[in-house]
Amino acid sequence: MFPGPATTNPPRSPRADAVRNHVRVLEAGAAAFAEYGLDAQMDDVAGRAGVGVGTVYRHFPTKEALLEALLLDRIGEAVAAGRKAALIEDPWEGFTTILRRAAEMQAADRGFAELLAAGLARTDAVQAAMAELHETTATVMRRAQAAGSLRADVALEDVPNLMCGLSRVVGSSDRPAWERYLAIVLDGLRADRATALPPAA
Amino acid sequence: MFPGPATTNPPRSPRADAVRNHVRVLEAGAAAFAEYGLDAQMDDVAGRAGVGVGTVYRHFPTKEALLEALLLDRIGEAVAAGRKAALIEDPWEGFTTILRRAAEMQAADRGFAELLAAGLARTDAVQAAMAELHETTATVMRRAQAAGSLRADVALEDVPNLMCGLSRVVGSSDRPAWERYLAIVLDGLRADRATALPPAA
DNA sequence: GTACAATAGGAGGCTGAGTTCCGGTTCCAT
DNA sequence: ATGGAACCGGAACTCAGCCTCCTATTGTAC
Repeated sequence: MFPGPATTNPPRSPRADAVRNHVRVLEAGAAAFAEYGLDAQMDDVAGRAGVGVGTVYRHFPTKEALLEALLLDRIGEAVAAGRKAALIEDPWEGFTTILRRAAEMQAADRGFAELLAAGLARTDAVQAAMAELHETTATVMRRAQAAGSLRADVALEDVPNLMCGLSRVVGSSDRPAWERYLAIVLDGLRADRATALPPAA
Repeated sequence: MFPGPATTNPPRSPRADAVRNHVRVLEAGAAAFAEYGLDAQMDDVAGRAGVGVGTVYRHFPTKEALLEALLLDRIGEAVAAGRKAALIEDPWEGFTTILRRAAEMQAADRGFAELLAAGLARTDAVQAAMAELHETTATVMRRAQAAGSLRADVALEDVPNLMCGLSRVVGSSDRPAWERYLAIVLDGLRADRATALPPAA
């Protein structure tokens, strides 16, 4: 994302303070958006970074651009977590691990939760990242369904949506609370004793 | 809320056009907030009512006041629905009816869903109304738990929260979608075959 | 029919948040 | 050490949305 020293072609490598500030802005943005959600203010980001607003805007031309950079980061984390969960032997446990991890991430980052809930994947880059995330989730789901532990009548796109809904609660409550909600939903998702669902959309 | 003709004391009854516009503003507000959520604009409300902004502000001194009036209405509806559900013979069916109705209301009114999700009961009046709603819900829940159909380890406050989470999905998707989510959650709430929940907060 | 007071309407003020701009400063190449 | 390009900072600008104010209008009592 930021060319290191001795990189390509004509432009020389960026100055040391620029690199330092880029990182600081990124960190400050993460903190601000995690705390206040999408309503976090650019002035606040600048303040946390110990930098003027002008500097923030030099590194990210727009609030949305900063948001995108942070979001891509988070989605990457989620994909990594998903891949790791796919390696867990027990299919059901792999599946629940993904859900729990997703809930944790949303609980820890209000901005992330709001972005997922709003379903706004404006940029192509975000859209691509989200597609990858869905792919990963789908793999784990199919495995759990094949093993007979996840009910077969849940559609692939149901789970991300369900998680998204949960995130609301997750954001506004303490951890023990959403642990319970997650448990309820998981019980609803188990294959045994499930009642018939209405047909997929 | 609006004194009819021949009401109390010194002030004479309001003019006919004032009454007419009051209703129009209320209806326009309901429509606007239902469509755009809390971000609906006062100018839009005025436009829909076929009235100037000034008129809107004469009837409701503030955006929040208009919101409150509408919200109280909706909560009243919800309470009525809850009382009706309490009369259904089968306890479990009564419980599911409440949840379904709540989901329907939120799907139909984005502003209502956002208010519930945000959990902002700023005014005393709203707070009181919400308390009444919770009371009603609690009654139906206790009955379903006593009958052994609703799992006993769900706390009273869990259900409103869970609904709130669902509403997110409800708003952004079509009806068949959230019907399925609701079914999943309900399966998770059934007493039979439930796994142990973490302790209440 | 007339007077009066309440009501309607919408241009403009006010505020807050995102963004721009430019003088001063700092780092890097020579 | 020094020239100059890149970078920094934050005051000022822009724009959108809530709200106010003042004039014209309209309903109601006598």
